[in-house]
Amino acid sequence: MEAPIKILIADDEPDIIEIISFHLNKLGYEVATAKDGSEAIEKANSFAPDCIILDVMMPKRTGFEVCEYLRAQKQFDKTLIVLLTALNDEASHIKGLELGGDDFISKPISPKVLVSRITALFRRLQPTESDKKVITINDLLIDITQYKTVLKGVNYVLAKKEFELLYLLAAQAGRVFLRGEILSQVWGNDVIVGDRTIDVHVRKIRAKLGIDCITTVKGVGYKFDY
Amino acid sequence: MEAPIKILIADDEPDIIEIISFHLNKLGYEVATAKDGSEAIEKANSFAPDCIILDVMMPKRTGFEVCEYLRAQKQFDKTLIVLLTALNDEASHIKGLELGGDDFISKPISPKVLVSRITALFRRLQPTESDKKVITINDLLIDITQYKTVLKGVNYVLAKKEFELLYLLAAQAGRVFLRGEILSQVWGNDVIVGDRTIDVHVRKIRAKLGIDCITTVKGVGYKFDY
DNA sequence: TAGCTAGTTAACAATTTGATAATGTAAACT
DNA sequence: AGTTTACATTATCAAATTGTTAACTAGCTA
Repeated sequence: MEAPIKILIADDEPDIIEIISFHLNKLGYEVATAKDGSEAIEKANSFAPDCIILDVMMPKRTGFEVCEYLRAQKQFDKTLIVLLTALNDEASHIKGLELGGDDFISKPISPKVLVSRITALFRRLQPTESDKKVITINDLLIDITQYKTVLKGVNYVLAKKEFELLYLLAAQAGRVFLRGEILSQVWGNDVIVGDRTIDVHVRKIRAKLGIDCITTVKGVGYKFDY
Repeated sequence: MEAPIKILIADDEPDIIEIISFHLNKLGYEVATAKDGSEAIEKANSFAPDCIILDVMMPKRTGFEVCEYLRAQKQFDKTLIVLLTALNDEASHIKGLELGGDDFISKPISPKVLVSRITALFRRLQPTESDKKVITINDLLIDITQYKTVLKGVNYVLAKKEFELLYLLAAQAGRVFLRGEILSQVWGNDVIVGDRTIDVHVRKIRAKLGIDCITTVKGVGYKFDY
């Protein structure tokens, strides 16, 4: 996503609002708040959040009512809704899910739990890592469906192993791959090739692309870094 | 698709079944349910679903067993299989992929996530370009209703296999087709022909059209590129 | 400096594809 | 039926590309 993710928090306890928004802000989310159910609906319309955190027990309208109301509207059918309950209440849990809630978090709130649940929700919305077929990093584009490597608009032809190696590293840019991991991913588990083989392929990639996009982590392995 | 899409849900927790089927029903899917692995297999056969949602932990047979069993059968090789796993279970994730699962959703289930993942899966299944009957790329026109190939206004007569091969590649121009894919698409799964056969046809197409519209990707396959 | 790890280079091996000719096969024609 | 024709497939070999290794070099660390 390009624009910052927007989250609306609705709760009648100012302390809760403060704690949650503090943590979400720190993570780069754009946060708006509401102190009751009616305000939540207003803000939902004006702020158009990607995610709404609703306290179940709120003045004017309960979280359930807000949830049901929003879900009935087309513009909120892709919005994530997280409900906050006072205690572990199985009945509310099910009721909330039926009304279209996406997750439930029990009070007292642990900021850590809240944040990890929300990021997990967003992550799960994203298509699985494994069906990302095109990788774009700065001016480098790697497309495995076309076996195509384009840097600054110029197409570079990599051999099969070179491409697969680059693709593996770039798919999780920054992560260090051990030599063993690279071997089993690119060459397969039953193929036995010498240690230098990887080096040579890395060298060829660096030479062809003309940039140093693969960094050596001595004694460990390689990582994509560009 | 004309008929409603059919989805089978297998889970031993009635609440989960209820919530999932409620949301999928609302979206117009036709839903069947099963409460354990054995029932899942029965229903899969009688209901012939397009998509099967399997809880990994189920009585009688686990989701993994059901997945493996169904995948081994020809009639289910195009059926989408979604596995429900406990949160953050990386090992199950990998195991499931090896057994032929198409996607994973972690519990607790979020209706929003579930629905968007399933629709994303179906969207991926839809052939976008590939069911166009007439393909036009620059000054090349390929019409499968007439088995006709026109380049710069001139009609070229390709043999059946030549045409079908060209059509396959051009329908998804740019994408690399593995030799195996080409064989199963053009020749069918039960026909066994040698490796060189494809090359020869490619050569004939190149020779007849006089342009190099098919690019070799060594060690991988061929792609249309013009 | 010894010992380790990675980079470089070039040679060699293995694989893959291209080209051509020959063979098989099935329909169309005489 | 025999012949012709067109297409599909296979076989074979040549050519090109790609993958791997070995040997050597450079750099770092203890």
